[in-house]
Amino acid sequence: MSGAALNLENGLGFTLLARDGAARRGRLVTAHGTVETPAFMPVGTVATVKGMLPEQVAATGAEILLGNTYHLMLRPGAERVARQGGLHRFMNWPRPILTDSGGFQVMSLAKLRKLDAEGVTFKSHIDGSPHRLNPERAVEIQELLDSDVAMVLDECTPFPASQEQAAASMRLSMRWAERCRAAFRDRPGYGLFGIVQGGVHPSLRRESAAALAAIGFDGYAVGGLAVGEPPETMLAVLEETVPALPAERPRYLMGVGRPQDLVESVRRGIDMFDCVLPTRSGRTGRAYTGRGELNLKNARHRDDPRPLDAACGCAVCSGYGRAYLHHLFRAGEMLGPILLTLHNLTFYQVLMRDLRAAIEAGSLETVAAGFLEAYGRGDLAELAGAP
RNA sequence: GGAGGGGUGCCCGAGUGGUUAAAGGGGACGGACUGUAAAUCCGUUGGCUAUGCCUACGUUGGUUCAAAUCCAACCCCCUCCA
Repeated sequence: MSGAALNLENGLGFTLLARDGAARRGRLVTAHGTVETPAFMPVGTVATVKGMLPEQVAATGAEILLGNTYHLMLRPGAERVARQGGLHRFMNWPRPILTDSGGFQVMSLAKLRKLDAEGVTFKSHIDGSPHRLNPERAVEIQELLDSDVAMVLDECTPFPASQEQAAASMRLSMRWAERCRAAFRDRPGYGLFGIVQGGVHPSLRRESAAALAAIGFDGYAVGGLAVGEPPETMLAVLEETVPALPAERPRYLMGVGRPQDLVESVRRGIDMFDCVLPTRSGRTGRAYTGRGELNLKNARHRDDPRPLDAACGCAVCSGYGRAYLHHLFRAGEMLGPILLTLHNLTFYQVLMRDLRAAIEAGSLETVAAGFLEAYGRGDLAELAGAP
């Protein structure tokens, strides 16, 4: 699985294989393997995709996972993971891993941290102990984890934020990005991504993109979106931001999203995604299907023998009916979350596979429109339908 | 047969004169979830011709301006003693 031999240059390999409108079909080469893009990365924050064996995650088609600097720094600790041979060996996932820097926790754990120009001090959500994260330490931790794709430490700007707040926040992130780039050790198959911030303000987004491009990264992420702004706003910001990113490098939209968000963002030139939705929603009873979403906790499923999605070939859809899944959730059995997570992750990967194929075939607009139509229609009569 | 304890909304259970359509759980029903403090969190949960009225705390009757709360009788349930 060592891809280093394939990739003697420092950094990450990225090849554009096809284009369809603004959308791109690409291939990312890392020290631990290759990722076909556009790609969806399941989230494995604390060195596990909750409820899944790594083999199961791989079987869904996932080629790369996301881990988290802040969470792994607290527990079990980056040095401890390093002593175990790195995150891949530690969690038995021999394929590529991207690690978030803790920038999202700067926002999500705002009440538990203090921000200054130099870095951020977290008060552990586990035991209250203080933990310092700055650009250099964030990079060091990600290297200890042996992350294939490290992310710069940033401040995920919350929504809403005034133009002044968003500007100050973005410029702080840009200074940190420069320090991360300086601290990062170039190695074959390993790379560092910058993160564009700037809230919902196009001029700030463009300023941020230009600042990052001037520094030079292995890939460029769009952060600070899907944090509460309306979906149309997110897409509008994407349309302003993506064209400002270097075309020859991968583009990663962080934390997104729902199936329809993935389709719309691929249309606008995004190559990589991560999101907790397929796993978290799976744990809380929501299933994604080609004809919309199902809440398996709803009583309407209790006598319905049909699979979640007749068109889905996953192990869940081929062996289990909605009535049984409903029962598992009703009874609080752990198999319910496990099965729905497996289905949802499969659904996401199949969607990405279909989008990749559509780009290659030059039919993305047709495929996207068809998906969005069927998904948005929700077709509840068909989906509900207990006889 | 005797002595204690108890019967509250779908269930468990608090409440011992008024601010009680009745705490809190559970269950049920629904919702939220987008770089995971999430197998979490949030609503609703007697009826109606609804800023008010009706029905309701085992049953019936009584005391009182006012009763789930006090009194009497009765009906059930539990424990102990014969």
